[in-house]
Amino acid sequence: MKVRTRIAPSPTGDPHIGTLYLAIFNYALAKKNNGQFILRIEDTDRERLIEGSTENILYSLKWARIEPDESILKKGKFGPYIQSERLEIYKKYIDRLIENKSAYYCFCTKERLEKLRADQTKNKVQPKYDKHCLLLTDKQIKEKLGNNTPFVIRLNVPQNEEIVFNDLVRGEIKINTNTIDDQVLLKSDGYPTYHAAVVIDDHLMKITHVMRGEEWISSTPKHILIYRSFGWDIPEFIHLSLLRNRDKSKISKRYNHTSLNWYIKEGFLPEALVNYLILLGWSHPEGKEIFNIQEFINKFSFDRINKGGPIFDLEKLKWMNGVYIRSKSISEIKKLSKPFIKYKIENKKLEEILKTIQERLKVFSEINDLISFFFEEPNIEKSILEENYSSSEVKEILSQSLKIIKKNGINEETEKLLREYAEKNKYNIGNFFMVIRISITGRKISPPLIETMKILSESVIEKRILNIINKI
RNA sequence: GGCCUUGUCGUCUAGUGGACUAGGACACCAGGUUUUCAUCCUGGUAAUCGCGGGUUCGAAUCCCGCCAAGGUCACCA
Repeated sequence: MKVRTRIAPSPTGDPHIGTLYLAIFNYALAKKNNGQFILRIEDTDRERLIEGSTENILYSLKWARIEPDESILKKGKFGPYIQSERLEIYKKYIDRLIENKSAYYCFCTKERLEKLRADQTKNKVQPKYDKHCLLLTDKQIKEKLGNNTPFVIRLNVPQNEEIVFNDLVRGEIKINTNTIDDQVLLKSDGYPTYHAAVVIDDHLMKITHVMRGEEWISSTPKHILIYRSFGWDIPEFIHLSLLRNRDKSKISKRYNHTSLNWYIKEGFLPEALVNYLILLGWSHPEGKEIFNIQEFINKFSFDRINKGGPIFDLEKLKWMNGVYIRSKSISEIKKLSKPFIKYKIENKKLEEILKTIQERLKVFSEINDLISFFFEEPNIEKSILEENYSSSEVKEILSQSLKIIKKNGINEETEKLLREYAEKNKYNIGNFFMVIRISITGRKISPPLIETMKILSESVIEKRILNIINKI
């Protein structure tokens, strides 16, 4: 049997980092087995729907190069790939459940349900539907249906039965049906709930491995019950641990950037984000940390999936992004950085500049800050210029240096001459060059001086140095 | 609270009964290279393996109990 996996995100907002995390693992499992990875949009919650989020999900998966084999864009044999277009299908199948008595109509009002819940909570018993409508006769049901009384359809969960399933990473999990509510399968608006839709779709789309977040463990028995009621084969289940905030709660906006848009805008490389996410959920058999998706696919196995919920560490991601940036060629860096650079720069010069900052760059959004002094006159604080020398000394250093530069141009020989001048006059080398650095770049931290000066050109340097001399 | 899952340095983890005085990575600290920063190299701090029992000649690894954290208990997914 061909392995088929899927992710099933809801279009309820920005594309979520957890969606990518799950996508990567599902993708790898499918690819490992020459199977297919499917993207299904679960838009059955009409109230939380947010316009444009489906497109966003599609885009961010494309950005990350985790592309589905079947989706609303790339139609396969098992469409439609969006649940709102499958309503007829759900209705047909849920009716079957009514026929074989695995499910039943429920006409209870919101008020009754609320009261029931309140009483149960007060008596410290688990809030659960009391199967009130299960007692309705066929005649009563027909009558209410005829009156257009709003209804839902509920799963008739058997009492006191152990549901056992084997999670491929966690092993055997056993849950008693007494802890499970008679789940609504079809809502009064005619849309199925997640629980009904997921089972019907996964079956119809021939999903063999359901790999999803840990939060679904406790509802897995419901799903198994539904599979059973239909007489369908039950897929394999794998529950991945949830990404966490630093307080160990489920990852959220409060502590972390959860929107993939942010990572894209911030200038993270998709391969770095993907690599990092893999590392949070899995460990490489040889202990490697830097590797690509293909290597993950090759080495993937369930027994190396981590069971604990990892805290998302932006610092380590940034480090990893830096590693990836450093590993790229200048022409790649040029292509990648262009969308982030606000200055207009000719190609050749851009390459020169990038060479000086590549190993200093962690995320592309920092790039303007790193290169601004190449294009803008630096604003110089007199105090940092005079940290080690008096203004007359600074003046002397600058005018002498300018002389040397003008006489020799900017090259390695000039560097040697400047150094010799400093030594002769008993200046500390570091402090001496710092005066020049600040005058030219406006900051104490910069790329190597001579490289920087070469790019800036002699005339600009002269102008900046003279400016300082006249100012102090 | 019930049920379920998980529990090794601050963080991510390796570890599947003896090679563990517990290894690696990020972060942090120190030193080296360097005119600054960064990179790179070397070294260091940091986990009595959640706690308590047991099994065993021997346990991070097996068993039992406890504790803690997280998830879940919707006409949300």
